[in-house]
Amino acid sequence: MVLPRAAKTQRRTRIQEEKEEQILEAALEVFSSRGFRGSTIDQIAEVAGMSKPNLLYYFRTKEAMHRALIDRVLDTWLDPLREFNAEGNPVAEIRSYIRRKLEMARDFPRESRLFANEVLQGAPHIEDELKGPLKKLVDEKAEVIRAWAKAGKIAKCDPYHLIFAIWSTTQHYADFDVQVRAVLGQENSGDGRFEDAARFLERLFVDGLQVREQPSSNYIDEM
Amino acid sequence: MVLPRAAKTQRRTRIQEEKEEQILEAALEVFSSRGFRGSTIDQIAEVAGMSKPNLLYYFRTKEAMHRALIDRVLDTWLDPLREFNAEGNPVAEIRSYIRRKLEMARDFPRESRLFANEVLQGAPHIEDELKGPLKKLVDEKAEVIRAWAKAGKIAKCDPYHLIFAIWSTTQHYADFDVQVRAVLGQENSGDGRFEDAARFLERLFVDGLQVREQPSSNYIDEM
DNA sequence: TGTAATGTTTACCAACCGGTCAAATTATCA
DNA sequence: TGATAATTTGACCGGTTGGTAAACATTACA
Repeated sequence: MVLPRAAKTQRRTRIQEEKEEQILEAALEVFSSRGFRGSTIDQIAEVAGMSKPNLLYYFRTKEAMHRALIDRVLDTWLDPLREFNAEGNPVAEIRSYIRRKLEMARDFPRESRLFANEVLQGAPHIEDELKGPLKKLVDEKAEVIRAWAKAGKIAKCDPYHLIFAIWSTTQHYADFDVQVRAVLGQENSGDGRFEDAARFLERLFVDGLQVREQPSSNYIDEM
Repeated sequence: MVLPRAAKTQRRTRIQEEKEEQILEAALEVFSSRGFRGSTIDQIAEVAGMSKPNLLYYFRTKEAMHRALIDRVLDTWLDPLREFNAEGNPVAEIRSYIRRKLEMARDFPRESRLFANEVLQGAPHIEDELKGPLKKLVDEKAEVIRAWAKAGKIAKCDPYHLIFAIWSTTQHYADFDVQVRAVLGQENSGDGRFEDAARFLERLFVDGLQVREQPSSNYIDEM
């Protein structure tokens, strides 16, 4: 029998499980740091510690590897947003969303960079996911935020751009890590930078979304 | 004579000027959308409308092209931050910095993506620029912001993370354009999104940096 | 105008890339 | 144990890649 996966035998072997895991781990390492086009199967094979044909025994093409990786990672990547709870206290919800996103940037920077690479290059492989599941989830949560604003629990603001702002500020610490470290200098590049970032961002968003009795500046915006 | 540039004749020809311009424009197009490793000289040659060896007549290697491009673009890219004026009104300065950065994201998205691609992949070609000129400039401006905070003109906050937040939120609209469009849907993907973003971000940062007589929430932070 | 310098292209090369093949090795289980 | 299926690898293939060589074309300028 030469068919690799899901052929005659529907069950997956223990070896299959382990090797596919190993390969996807290596693929994450390589794809996240070089992008799809910039990565080679040989590189992934080397990181995974096996030969190229062996990789291709488990995933028939480079694209298949990439797709499996995206599918596996996308779900967990969206978890923080899913936890966003309409019933909770708005300010507390936003604050803990920021914290969760920042923790993901700290603990799973490769996953963040994987998507960043992909989106940056025009999202050729994940367009459907963006326009489908992602948009749907964001639409839902945006509606929650809009309701909070309408009820006067937070300032009136465009919920989509609020979400974008939280995404960008938090993921920045994963995606632009090299730059952040370079600017902060060696002495401030320890793990403490995530604590500093959390403090700053929570403060920024909480105060920035405070309800104002009257516009705090000469700049007025209403939805 | 076979030497392309800066050899015997110190002056640059008119043709050299034009062709190098043409090539760098094409290189920007290609590098910004596929990253360094993912781009090929042939692609750049095609966009530039000339043959591959002709490109290599003006830039001896792919790396040389990339370097010339980076050098050319980096300066203008940092202009908005340079304009940041210590003498001006703090809130107005921050607001207009946001606006300038957002205008750059709108008008020069390829430049933004060029750097994003580079930094995302570990900044293998611009590490020196990050640790040198960039860090120096940011250190300067951070000092200005710190002085403003000390004088009570804006809220006390970590100036570095403030700058990171402004960078990330504004550049997001260039770097993650595909995602932004996908989430906003076709109807909201017109140029109006930059106006919406500007309104949201100015509001967020201005209110978020307002001086508080007393902490507006149960969360306290002092530098 | 003539000629030397500059600019352009065709043909090519070695290294690399994604992927195949067949043979060899290892695991499974009756 | 032995036979069958699953796994692994070295050798290889056609296409692409960064880059070169040399001939050809064009420009600048005395």
